[in-house]
Order: sequence, then C-alpha cells, then structure tokens
Amino acid sequence: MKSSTLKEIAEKLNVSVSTVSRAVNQKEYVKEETRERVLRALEEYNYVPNEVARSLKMKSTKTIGIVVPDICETLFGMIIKGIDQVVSPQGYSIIVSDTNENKKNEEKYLNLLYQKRVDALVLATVDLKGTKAYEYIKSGIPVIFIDNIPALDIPVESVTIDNAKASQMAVEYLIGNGHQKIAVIGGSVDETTGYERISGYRDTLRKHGIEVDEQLIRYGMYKEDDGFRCMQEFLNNRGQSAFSAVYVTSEMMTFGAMKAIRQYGLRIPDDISIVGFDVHDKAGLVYPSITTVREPEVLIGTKVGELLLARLKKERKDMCQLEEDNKVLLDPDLEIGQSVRCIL
Amino acid sequence: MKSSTLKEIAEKLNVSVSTVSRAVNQKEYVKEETRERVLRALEEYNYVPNEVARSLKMKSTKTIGIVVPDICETLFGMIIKGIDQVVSPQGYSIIVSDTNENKKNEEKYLNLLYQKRVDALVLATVDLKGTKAYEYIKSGIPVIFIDNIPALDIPVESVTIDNAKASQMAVEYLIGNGHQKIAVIGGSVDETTGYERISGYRDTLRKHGIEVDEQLIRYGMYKEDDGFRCMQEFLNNRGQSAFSAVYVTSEMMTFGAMKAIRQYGLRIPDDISIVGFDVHDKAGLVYPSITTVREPEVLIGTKVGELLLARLKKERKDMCQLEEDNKVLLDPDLEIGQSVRCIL
DNA sequence: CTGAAAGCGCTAACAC
DNA sequence: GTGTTAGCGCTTTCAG
Repeated sequence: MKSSTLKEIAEKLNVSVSTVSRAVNQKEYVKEETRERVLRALEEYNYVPNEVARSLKMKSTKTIGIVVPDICETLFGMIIKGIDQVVSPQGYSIIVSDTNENKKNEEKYLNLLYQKRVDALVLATVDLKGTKAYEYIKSGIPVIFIDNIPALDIPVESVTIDNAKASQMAVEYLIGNGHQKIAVIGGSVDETTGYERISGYRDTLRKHGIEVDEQLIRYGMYKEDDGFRCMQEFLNNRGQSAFSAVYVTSEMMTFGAMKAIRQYGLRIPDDISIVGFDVHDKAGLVYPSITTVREPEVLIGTKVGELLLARLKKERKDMCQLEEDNKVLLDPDLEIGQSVRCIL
Repeated sequence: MKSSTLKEIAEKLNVSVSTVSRAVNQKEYVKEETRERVLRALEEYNYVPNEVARSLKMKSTKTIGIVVPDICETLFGMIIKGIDQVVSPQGYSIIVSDTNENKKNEEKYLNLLYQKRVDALVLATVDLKGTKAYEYIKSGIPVIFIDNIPALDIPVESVTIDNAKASQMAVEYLIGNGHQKIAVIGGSVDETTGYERISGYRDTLRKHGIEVDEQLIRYGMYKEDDGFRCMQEFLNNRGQSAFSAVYVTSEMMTFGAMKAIRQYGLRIPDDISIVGFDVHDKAGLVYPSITTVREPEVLIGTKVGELLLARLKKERKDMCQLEEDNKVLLDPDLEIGQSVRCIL
C-alpha cells in the first residue's frame, strides 16, 4: 500500500518521467491517449505526488506559518479558521505555533518555521522589537502582522482593527447613554493595541468636551486579575473620583472587573455600567449580557488569507519587498448587551 | 540577506559539503578546528538548514497533521496546545486543519496532508467509516484518534476519555444528591462518544437499581438548538415522565437546555438540577455555576504527543504496524458547581 | 508530443 | 578526518 513515485509509474508504462509529470500536472501538450494511460496507472499504482520533492524543486512549500500567543483564545482560533478557509482551497496548509505569550518561544518557533521554509508568516507577536520577524521580511518572505505591530524601520503589512475607532465606539455609546464620568482599564501602552485603545478613549472624551481624569485610568496586563485589581482601585477611590461607567479593553480584564464590582456588592448596570472588549459569551448565559466592542475575527482571518494569496502569487515574478506600509484597518463591531444603563 | 546553502559555505571554506554537513549536525568526527571554522562561517553567511531538502532525503518531514472539526472549540484548542508543547521541542511542527464538521472537507485535508507527507496524523474524525484514515494506517503512518474512534478492522490507537465512566460520575453525583428521575440528552449513538455516554448513563442507573425510563432519553446533534429542543420536549412531557435532574452530554446542548429551562420560568437548581459535559465558563460569570463532567484536555494533548513521539522514534527501525488496539482511556474530571440541588 | 538530463539542498555510504 | 558520489522525487529546459 505504499504509494509509488513518478519514476516507478514511468517504468511500468515505458514512458519517461517527464511525460508522467506533465500528465499529473495537466500541463503542456500530452497526447490524449498517453494522458489517459498515465492517469489510469496513477490510480492503479496508488500514486500520490510527493509534495516535499516538489517543494524542493519549486522553492515553495505551500505552507503558511501562523504564530500566536495562545491558540485557545477565541480571537486567534477564529482568525486561524478564517485563514485556513481561504488558503486551503489553493493547496496551502497552515502550521500553527502557540508561544504561550513567551518571547523566547516565539523566537524558537520563528526559527523552526524558517527552517521549514514556510512560504509566508502570520504573526501575533509578543516581541515588540520584532527582531526575528525582521529577518523574514528582509529575506523576502511575506509577513502579515495581526494584533500587535512591532516597531520596524521597514514597510510592514498588517491586518488589525481600528483600535482608536473601537474605543471611540465604546466611549460614545456610553456618552450617548448619559455617562460623563467614564473610567478605563487599558492594556500595556508599549504595545500598539494598548496604546491606541487608550488614546482613542482620551480623544473621544476630549472631542465631547469631557475632561480626562487621570485617576480614572488604570493599566493591566490583560489578565483577569489585572481587571479585578484595577476595578478594586477605582472602587476604593470612588470618594475622590466618582464614575458611573467603565470601559475595559480586554476580555479577561472585563471578567475580572465584573467580579470586583459584584464582590463590592454593586450591580451592573444599575450601579455601574460596563463596556468590554472582545467579550465572548458562547453560552449566552452571563447576566446581564455584556455590551462589548468586538473584532470581526473571521473577517480578519479571511482578509489575511486574501492578502497572503495575493502576495504569494506576485512573489513569483518579482521578489518584491513592500514599497510602503500596508496597514489594513478593519471596523470593530459594537455588540449591545444589557450592561449599560441609560441615565439620561 | 538570503540564507546560503551547505554547498556555498563549503566553497567559501574550501572544504567539502559533507564536512560542513557533519559540523552542522554535530555528527561523527570532525576536527575541532575545522568544526569551529565551519560554525563561524555558518554565522557569517547566515546559514539556515533547509528542512525541505533534509525531509526529502530523510523521508521525514518533522511535521504532524492534526485534523479537527472545529479549532475554536476549547477542547480541540487545548489538545492542540498540549500536543504542540510536547512535540515542538523535538523539532516537530503541527499542521492543523479545520474541517468545519464536514466529511468532504475532512477527506480533502487528509489527502492534502498525505501529499505533504506528514510523519503522523492526529484525527478527530467525523467520518465514522474512517476510510481515508485507513489508508494512512495501511501505508504505515502513525494515526492517533481523539474524540471519536471509527470502526476499522485493523488495530487503531486512540486517546480519549472513558466516556462510560464520565456518565457514571455524572449520574452517581446526581444520585448521591438524592435524584432518581434523571433525564438525559445524548449525542448521536452512531458515534462512539455518543454511544458510550448513553450506555454509561443506562448502566449506572441500573447498577443503582433505578429503572431506565425511555421517555427521559433524547438525542441531539451536539448543537445548542438540539439541547434546547430536547429540553423543551422533556418539559412539555413532564406530566407523564417527571424528573428532577438532567444530564446533558455536550457543552452547547447544555447551554441550550439551560435556556429552555429558564424560558420555562424554572430555576436551576431549585426546580431542576443539571449536570453538563465539557462546559467551559471562562468568564466564571454564569449563574449558577454549572456542575460538569470535563475532559482533561491538555492531558489528552500531552498524552497524544508522547505516544506520537514514541512511535515516531520506533518507526525508524521497523515500519511496524500496530499489533493490536491501543486505546488509552483517560479519567474525566467532575467539576462541581451549583447547578445540582441536594434533595435528600 | 516525448525523452534525456540537470539540479533543488541535503545525507550517508564509501573511499582516500 | 575529509572528500566523492549517489541519490531522495520532482520539474523543467532543451533536443529530438
């Protein structure tokens, strides 16, 4: 039951390997009769093309590397799914690597994928220096960033949501419901996502003539604990800096914040309104349902897939480096739940 | 910034490719001095081994194919993570394919992975015939099944939980809390998981001298809607067949069932107790928290990884087919929440 | 239309 | 210790 090689088929049929190859790839001119003879033999001898050999020859592995901090996060799962959906019909496969949010791991995986000669790389980096990714780009391998975009001095391609807009939507929704004193729990401002979300918050407040109260801004590292802790601080500090609503910029921190509020004996949205980020309530059983900004995950994936395919096709002719940045910004969604009270 | 080849390095150093190769692979005897000279050159000329060429020669791609119905399901995400954790240190990469629960897709992916010559396959199949997987096994490629195990007439290897035991744990927990009339929502009995879970339920009731009431058994296809519908039927039928608790054998159906109960104006656990399966409440915000049987996901992954590594190592010497089934059964966990009322 | 031959980058006998 | 050589299985000129 071992699958045979072109050469074996060729021998059995007394034709040359090149003829068989041509028949297999439906290329060039092969006499209809021989083609059929070959095709039949392929079946009979159970031929399956060896993509490894083809890769070596063609200098293309039909393989795309995806490196994410945590494959279990719904966001990344969906993105991977989206990418797979669009690239697999073209024969591309996806190698995923889960770095566990660890820089060292990321580097190891990036090296491994380089050895395996992936045709392209999709990267949700935790290394803001992006040193390793730099090497990929330099050697002409298409790299698309999702989530964070590292600071590189060469043109990069990325697909992310418009984080500033996301914050704007969240904050304006709160303002629209009468809230003026809006606290925020941001992520690390060293990262583009964290930075953009917080500045979006600030800008939107200002735009609506609301003064930014630095006491109402806290930062966490995206974990549930961080959300919990920041919320506690807000709550303890409520005497000085009152607020009626809070905007939390990540899913787990949103959960943490909600728990802090509950533990304080306060109710959502009666006492405090909350808008989350990327909250996924698969069960639909969280009460009250959470109003949240949300990335269009699958769309990100399919967009990445399309970009990839486009570049992979072009790359063939001219090993073109990107001339300039291509930062695709997708619109976030605002999913309305019942966690915001209208106080107008 | 293109990485060079062994040959190029060899030329620059005026040594042969094999010497360079030996130095790279730290193999055999190379004079310490030459080794160092080579190693330095590798750095200088930015050499990165071409794994494709090596794969062709070695007939091993250091690549493992994983095919799952839905990568976004926490269960599969965790399993993939677990596998990756144990195989990547050995230089293996993982190609994932998301079949979207579709048999045709599954076949397509299985073919693609075969072409790519993955060294092994991990498969959560939706094709109970397992026709395609059969070919892998026949051609000597290690296959490990997770989740469902197809009916094949050759020895197979699998890592799953002990589904009968899972049901036993769920049902005995309910019985221990005084429940006697226990309804169940099962999955498709054509699949091993569905079948085993339901028979585990039956056996456990009998073992405790409780008669099985067929009216209290319903089947769904694992979707939320199915859980909702089955629960409705139970509820509508409650006049004839009363019950105080329900055991639901999948996560989404559990959510559906809970919604049906709520919509009926009944409370959990006051009116009806519920035990779920594989319920993940990442937020920890579902109220009441759900008592659920749970697969030890990461453990499944790491176990699969170890099995894989073991076979991949052996496979080198003797292309040994499995002599007999190797079905690894892992113990499920019972996570106690507040969805079961004690009526003793 | 078909075949011969080179070569993708690497490993592993086998010589020297 | 090191070099030579023969492929791994495939694609692709270039001849015929």
